[in-house]
Order: sequence, then C-alpha cells, then structure tokens
Amino acid sequence: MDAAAVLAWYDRHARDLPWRVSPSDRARGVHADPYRVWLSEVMLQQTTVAAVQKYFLRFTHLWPTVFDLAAAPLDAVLREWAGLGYYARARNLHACAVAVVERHGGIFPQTSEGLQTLPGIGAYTSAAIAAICFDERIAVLDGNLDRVLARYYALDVPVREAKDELRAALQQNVPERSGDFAQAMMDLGATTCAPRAACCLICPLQPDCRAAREGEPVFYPIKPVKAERPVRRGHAFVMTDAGGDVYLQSRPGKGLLGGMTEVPTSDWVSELSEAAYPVVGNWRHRGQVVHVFTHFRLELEVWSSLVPADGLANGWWSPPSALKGEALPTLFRKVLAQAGLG
DNA sequence: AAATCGGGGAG
DNA sequence: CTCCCAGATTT
Repeated sequence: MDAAAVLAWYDRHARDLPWRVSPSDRARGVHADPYRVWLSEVMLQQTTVAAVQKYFLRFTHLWPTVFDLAAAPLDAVLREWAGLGYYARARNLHACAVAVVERHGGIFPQTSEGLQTLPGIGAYTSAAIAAICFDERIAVLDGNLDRVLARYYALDVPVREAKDELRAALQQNVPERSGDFAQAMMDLGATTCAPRAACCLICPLQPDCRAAREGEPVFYPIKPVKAERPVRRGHAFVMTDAGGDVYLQSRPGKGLLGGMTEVPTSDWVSELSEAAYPVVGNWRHRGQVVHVFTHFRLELEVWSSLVPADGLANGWWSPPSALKGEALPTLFRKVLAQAGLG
C-alpha cells in the first residue's frame, strides 16, 4: 500500500475540522490536544461528523479542559449530550474525565495500551488518540477503513470475519506520520471511497486497488444479512399541572436511554394493551409518535391531561420554557411536541 | 460470537 | 424507504 501517496493526497485534501491539527500545522510542530481529540473521538463513535460539530463546540466552550469536565456534575453532561444518542458514551465520558484527573493527574496516557484502560475507550478510540496525538505507529481501524480496505483487497467475506487480518495488513503499512495517515485514510473513506460512490479517478490507492480493477468497487464490503426490526408499542403520558408545568422523571441509570429524562410511559411490548393512566384525569389522545432505535421500532400513543400537582412522587415539574435544557432524548422531545409542548 | 445501545444525514 | 456513520460494552 502506497502510504506516501495517501499522505500526499491528505496534504492537499484534508478536511478542516474543529478538533483537528491541519497537516501543514502538524509539519510545523503543532501537536493535537489529547482532550479535544478524545472528546471528538467519543462523540464520533457511530455518529456522523455533521451531527457532532455543534456538540463539540458546545462542550469545549462549557468545559475547555479535562479538569473542567471532570468537575462538572454528570447531570449537566447528560443534558448537553441529549439528542446525540448512545448515552452510555456520555456516562463513560464523564467517568473517563474523572479517571484521567484522579489517576493520571489530568494527563491522558500517551500509549494506546494505557488509553484503553479508561472507560469508553476501546480498540479504535485508543489507537486513534495514540496515533493522532502521539504518532504511535498503530493501525487505526474504523468503519471508513473497513470499507476502504475491503475494497482495496476485494475482501470476499464480511469485514467482521476478517477484522484481525485487515488490522495486521494495515499495521504493516503505517508510516512515520501515523496520525496524519490515520486521518487521511478516514478522510478518504468519508469522501472519495464513500459507501455508495467511489471516485476512483482521484484516489491515491487506485493503482493497487483490487475492487477498482474489478470495476464495481461499491460491491464491497460484503454486507452481512441483517435481522428485521421488531415493533414495540406503548403509551406515553404527558401531565401538566394548573400552572402549565410538565411532569418529568429520570430513567434508570443503565440500559436504553439510561440516566436520561422522560415522561411516564407504559411498558413497550409487541401487542398494545389499553392505556393504564398513572393518575385520574381528563385524558386526551394526542396521536402517535414513531421512533426507530437500532434494534426495534417504537410506536407510542401519546396522551395528555391536566392533573393535580401533588399526586406524583418520583419526578419533578418543569415549566415548558425549561424543557430545552432538560436531559430529554429525541424520543421524548417528539412525545412532548406531539402533546403540544416544546 | 451475538446482542445492546440513538439519531440523523444522504441517496 | 435503506444504509450507515472516526464503536464500546455486556451477555
């Protein structure tokens, strides 16, 4: 693999991103800030660059250093993470910041091995931080690289079945500029070697790419057969008191939407049963909200009612003007909007 | 090894 | 609508 050609391509076509040190600045000796790289990498797990940008800017504005983030309450981190999804990332992010401060004096470990001992930092993220911040000669393998390499080698099995071989092959090609190389390969996958379109004419890997030679590069990577998404159904109950405040409560700390804020709901099951209202009220059906999770589709019937403010114990009452700042995941923002709030 | 865990942007 | 994104953790 022609790593030099990849780096030359990167020197001309690198994306300009808020957490990135440009190749020209890097050549002048500028180093990336491990805190900002770590934060961006966690946000970018299974999440697009477009979705991450505003969250990254908000987080670095509120918490410019790992000390600031470690000192913040978890609740504040969850509120700011609301809408980005995969909320275990936010809990692990905070735990990781605390660990870096308490166990490492606020200095991130400088090796992939050391980084991987921290919460929320796995094989990919540890390698990415070590390469980008410390130029460790390590293979950085994400979804982009899976696709680029599957095409380059015309891999005839799903990537998951050949992950170790791909990593070993990539490791043999990591150049001295390992951080720029990792970011270059990811940019390549995000732009010229995209999932549904491969621009082989401008690709630095084209001369030795087997998929390009075969003529239909988007055939790769081979997709594994995917299971169909089951449907779960339930009821959601939006309660307002005489002052117009909305009743909210916290979800359990682990599991789906763990630690986030919700309105009360029924269980979510395959067969919808009759609504069991949490309190007596003049309940009105406000229609349905559909929300798609990774492994099931959810259909919630939305109900609303004016209720006395003293019949409920576990949660709190929030004025509509404060809903924007609550740790409400997108699902429950849809529910509140369906009930005429937010 | 397989399941769990969000949401949105692109085509 | 489908696909999949700078994956980690739990079972």
